[in-house]
Amino acid sequence: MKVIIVEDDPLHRSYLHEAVREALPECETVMEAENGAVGEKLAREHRTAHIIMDLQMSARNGIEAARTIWKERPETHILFWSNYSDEAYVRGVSRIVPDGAAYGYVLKSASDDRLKLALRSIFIESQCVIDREVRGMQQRSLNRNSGFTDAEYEVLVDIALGLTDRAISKRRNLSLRTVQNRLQQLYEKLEVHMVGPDDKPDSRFNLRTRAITVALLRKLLNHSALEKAEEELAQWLDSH
Amino acid sequence: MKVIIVEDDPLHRSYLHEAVREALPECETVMEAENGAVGEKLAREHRTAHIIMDLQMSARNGIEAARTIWKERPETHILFWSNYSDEAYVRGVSRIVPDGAAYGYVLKSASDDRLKLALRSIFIESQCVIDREVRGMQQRSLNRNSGFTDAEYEVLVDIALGLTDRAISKRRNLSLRTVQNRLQQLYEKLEVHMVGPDDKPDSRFNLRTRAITVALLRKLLNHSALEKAEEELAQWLDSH
DNA sequence: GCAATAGATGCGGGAAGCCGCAATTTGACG
DNA sequence: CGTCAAATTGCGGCTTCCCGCATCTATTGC
Repeated sequence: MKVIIVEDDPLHRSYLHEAVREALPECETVMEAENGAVGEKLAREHRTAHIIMDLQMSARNGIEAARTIWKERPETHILFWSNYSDEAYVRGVSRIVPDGAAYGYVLKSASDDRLKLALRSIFIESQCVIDREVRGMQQRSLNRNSGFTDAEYEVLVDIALGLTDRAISKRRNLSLRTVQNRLQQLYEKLEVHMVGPDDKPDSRFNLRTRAITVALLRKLLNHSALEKAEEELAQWLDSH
Repeated sequence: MKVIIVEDDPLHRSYLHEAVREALPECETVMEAENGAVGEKLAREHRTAHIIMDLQMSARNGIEAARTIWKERPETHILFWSNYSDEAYVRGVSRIVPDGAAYGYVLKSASDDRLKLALRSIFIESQCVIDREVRGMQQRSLNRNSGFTDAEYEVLVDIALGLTDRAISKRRNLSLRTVQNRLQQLYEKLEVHMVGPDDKPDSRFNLRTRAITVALLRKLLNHSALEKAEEELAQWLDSH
């Protein structure tokens, strides 16, 4: 068995290396990559089916890398190992995992044992192992009350990119009013209204920007999600 | 000499511990704290003048902790040790460092030697050691062209919190028009105009939200800066 | 003291956002 | 096929935002 570790922090990298050695004695080769781009390359060259992947790396982030790796070989086992359980990450990961793939999401704050157990479960038993905390959020975000439709999430990203209603309607092929409807739903779910007992809207907040603020604070959006969206936007702007 | 390490990642904590042991043999006690709150408490109890501080911790972030520590004992030597050189962090740190204090800002990506050298320079020689990369940004942000006035930064934070122009004018005791003037300057510096050769404004972007987007992408703002600002805002809203 | 420059304020108008109301389309289910 | 709910669209209004233009104030330098 060969394992690839994709992680930019050298300290964490060597810690993972050690953990793999101990948890998987049957593993004869461990390779390391310090960013997503190198990780992809290694995976392609060595046809490795076992990868540990950090999210949030400088050159190319983990979600991007995992997506292209899974596109080429959907049966690859990937363990995501991250500091954060931001909804933006969790949503990003669930969006790209192929049907039936064995994968995992473990937080860096987890114990040694938990990590090793996850390694064996995913790589040997082909199980899925999702950290309790992460799982909790997944559930919440599927729940219709507090969770967001794809449509709502999409429009959230679009306003977070700074697009006007009109631009969004062009981009998504919707009427202006529909975009605004979705925005209203979004505002409702994010509770950006803060009306008092009287029913007049709170004039202190600009709904559009306030929605972005609370999305960021609640980690529905984060820096790498924005970066990715910005890139896609730039592409769309080019092709007009 | 006593040294306190404030860092939430156990791996990094023990790495720092080792580095201190090697670089500062004259140090008889090394204490560890996993967040800013505990760090403050330790510093107060032990009257320690030598602290290594991570920014971005969950319970209480490094900038907050450093501020209260320096408020109590301005002669404390603090080495900030961070993954990022976000302008938001750099600006936050420079805002709180007392006159003449010995401090440092070293990135986690720096080499072993660089870290140890910094430790000796700051703790023994009372020098300031700022990472090259961080220093570069400091310069840029002082430069009048691309840099931001405090006034501009303030209004940036305010719109990023989702406030309306009117609310900002109330909060900062300015006329509505003045707030809008500052916004215009901000938009100019962030280059959110993107007018073509013709002079008509780009109708694809909502300037206000676009400004937030590029500020986030350029790391003028980040999550912890937002959190702090949000807290201050809540306080102000209470006191009306 | 005076000119010069930057910053603050007021006014007004065009554009964009927010949203209630109502009509239409779509899709799922029996 | 009929029905019902959800999503989409259009219209009209009111508010907020964006900004040019003009005035006023404050600080700096000579």
